[in-house]
Amino acid sequence: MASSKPITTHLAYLLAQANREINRQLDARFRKEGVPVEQWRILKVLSDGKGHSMGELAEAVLLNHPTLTKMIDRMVSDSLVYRVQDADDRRKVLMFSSDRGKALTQRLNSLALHQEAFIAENYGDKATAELKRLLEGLIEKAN
Amino acid sequence: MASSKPITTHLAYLLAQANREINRQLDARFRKEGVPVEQWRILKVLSDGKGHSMGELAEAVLLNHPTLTKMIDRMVSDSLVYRVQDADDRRKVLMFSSDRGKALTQRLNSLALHQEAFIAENYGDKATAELKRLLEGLIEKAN
DNA sequence: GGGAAAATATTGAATATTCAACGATTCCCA
DNA sequence: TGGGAATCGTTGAATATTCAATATTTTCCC
Repeated sequence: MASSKPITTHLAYLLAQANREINRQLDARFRKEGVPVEQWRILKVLSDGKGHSMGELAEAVLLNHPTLTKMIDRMVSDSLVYRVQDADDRRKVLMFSSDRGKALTQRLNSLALHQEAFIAENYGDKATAELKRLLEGLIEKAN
Repeated sequence: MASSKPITTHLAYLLAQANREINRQLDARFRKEGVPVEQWRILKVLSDGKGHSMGELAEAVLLNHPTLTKMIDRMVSDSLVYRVQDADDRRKVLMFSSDRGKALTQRLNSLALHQEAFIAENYGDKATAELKRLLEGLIEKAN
């Protein structure tokens, strides 16, 4: 009872470690554009041009509301996105990507795809696909 | 080129999402003890009683140095751990768990094991083991 | 239809994290 | 052996995140 299994065998730890490492590498690629990974997620979600509410966005980009609000403030300052009050439900704010935001999105997408390709190459196509499949399953069960 | 693949298909995103969810659940279990997951990791690493330097610890618990220093400050205030200057290399500080810390560690270990059991049950033993294996592989390649 | 309850986003204060710089110690090697 | 470079941990300032409270709008339902 005194000694439990090492921390490196816990799923929670392995997920944290893998996430940290992959995120760090992606961040390094984005350094050139001076954009944190979260902003890429935001831009990517907005790239359908449809207008997403803050609530939707927060959910999609894995940020809680106040954090998102403040990040969006910064992105508005940088003219990457803009707010439009929803006419149908005036509690809501719909977010859109600006032209500048869209151009940046494409550059970031390209950097992200390079990372994915790099991983697939080093780690193996098969393993990568299988890992994704298992993660999707876990996420689904966990909700 | 205009529309890239959805964000939910990126490995980096799936990892972030899974990590967030699992971590959140673990945090909920730890709520009772009022301890964040990072402190459990620290306590767990220190539970070998050997005395770990701040650098070692930071690496092991996935925190960077200044963050760890400040978290340790809090844990020292809470009498969970204590610092000892390393006699062999006086630049180093060796961290130890107090008796109070050790008792807490056991309670946290138990909560963490319950979570692991819960996951294994809901998600499947086979899938969980396979997921861990793949994550370990990814982490190894990524370093 | 009117008013309580719920949903949505933001704000401000408290807290936590990060970055860059520092002080102390040890290492290296000329 | 002396002294510059590297390592280790901490600190302070700047930045970011979170929690609780708020304002606004909509929904519900009697």
